[in-house]
Amino acid sequence: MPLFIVDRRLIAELPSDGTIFDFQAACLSELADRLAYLGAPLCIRYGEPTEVFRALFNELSVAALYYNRDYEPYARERDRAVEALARTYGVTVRSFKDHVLVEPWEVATADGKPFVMYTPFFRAWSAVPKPEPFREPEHLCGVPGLRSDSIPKAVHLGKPATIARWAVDPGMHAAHKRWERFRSGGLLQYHKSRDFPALEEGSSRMSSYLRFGAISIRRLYRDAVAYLQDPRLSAEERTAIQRFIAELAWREFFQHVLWHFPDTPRRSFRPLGDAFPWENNERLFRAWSEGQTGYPLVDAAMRELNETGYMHNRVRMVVASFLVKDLHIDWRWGERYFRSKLLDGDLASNVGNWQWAASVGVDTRPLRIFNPIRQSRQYDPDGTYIRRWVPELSELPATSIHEPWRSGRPGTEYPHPIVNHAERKRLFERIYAQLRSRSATGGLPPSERDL
DNA sequence: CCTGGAGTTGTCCTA
DNA sequence: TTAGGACAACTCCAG
Repeated sequence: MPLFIVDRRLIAELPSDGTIFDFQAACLSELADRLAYLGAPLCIRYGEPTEVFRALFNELSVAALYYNRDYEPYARERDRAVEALARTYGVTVRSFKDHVLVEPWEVATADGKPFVMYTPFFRAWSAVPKPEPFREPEHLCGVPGLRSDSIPKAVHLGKPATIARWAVDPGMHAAHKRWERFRSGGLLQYHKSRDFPALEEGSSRMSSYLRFGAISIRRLYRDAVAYLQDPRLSAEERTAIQRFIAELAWREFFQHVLWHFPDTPRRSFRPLGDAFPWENNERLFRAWSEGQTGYPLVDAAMRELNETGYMHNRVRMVVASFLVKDLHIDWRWGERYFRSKLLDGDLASNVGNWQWAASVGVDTRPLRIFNPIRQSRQYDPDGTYIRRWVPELSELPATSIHEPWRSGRPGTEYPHPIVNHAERKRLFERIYAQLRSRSATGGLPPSERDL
């Protein structure tokens, strides 16, 4: 009996509009059709998970409960509670690896500690044997006549549906179709094209499907590795595929970090990060979230997010750096906003990448501050991406679209830059340097430390 | 325990 | 315009 629980606590926790829920509902609807066809109709129940299970254990004669492991803090607590309840009913519980290729406890440093650097993690991860994809079962024996609630669309959950188009079509069929197109196309140029947000086939766009389980990580990994064996590939094409696999490993790395450091959604991995005097200016935050900062690449990216539930990886880094290092707003504000909008808003990847962008996470390189104009020239040289999402600037030539205020002829509706990048960068560096010298003396200035 | 090589994604200046 | 080098600068982690 396949069961989907609509967990009201999870829904309440995410300050999201209806976009994510309607995307999920569309995926569920396809899954329900498929399961019904195979002989085991999907059962949907609304409620608190342990209460739903208590009702089912009372209602049915349950022998065993099977589920796939989830590494997020809330999920771990929830699943432990459900397992405990199952035991009191004498129900056998079996859990499985599904969300990742390598689980957080399958790799460790020589000292048995969790990795907090990507490259050593990647070396260890690469050496672990990976599971193969499963085939769809030919037939299932379901439970007849079971009551099921309706598929949770946004309107049923009291969430307004918003955007007109999703960045990708929902469901398993669409996922596999898109994957097949990427695998036989863009994958071989991935290392070169992945950084250009204007290219829709430059990256796989599998992230939303992975998040909702519409395609498995085993499938992506197996197909990529199998392709690597093809003797006709050039050295460059092999590099492209290896780069793609390395990105799958990044996803697993952040699952690893979240599992070992479950506090990171709330607290910076480096204590320095939580000592920074964030300005948290609500007006600036609103300008950022609405794509009205006056920096064309930042605004194009935020509007892509707001209108499609997706944002290209390169510009995620640009807007994150801008929020933290130009606007001096706490990375958690940005993390939460992203998760409320992104169809692929996986907690582990989102928190991991936001902490990286804010220089408070597991990457120990020196402070990096992205220059939004330089990034714009480099990764959207002809302005295609900007014109697609910022129609006010669509008439500007490539020479002036990256800095419209300098041409003296910005779009009539387009705002002037809300902050001066050079100034804000200098200020951020100064505060950061002060914090560092203070933490080197034990968190207090010398005179107070002596007390 | 100590040592030393190394670390996703940059920026800015100069030639 | 572009390539190269200086600067960033602290912790991780394998040997």
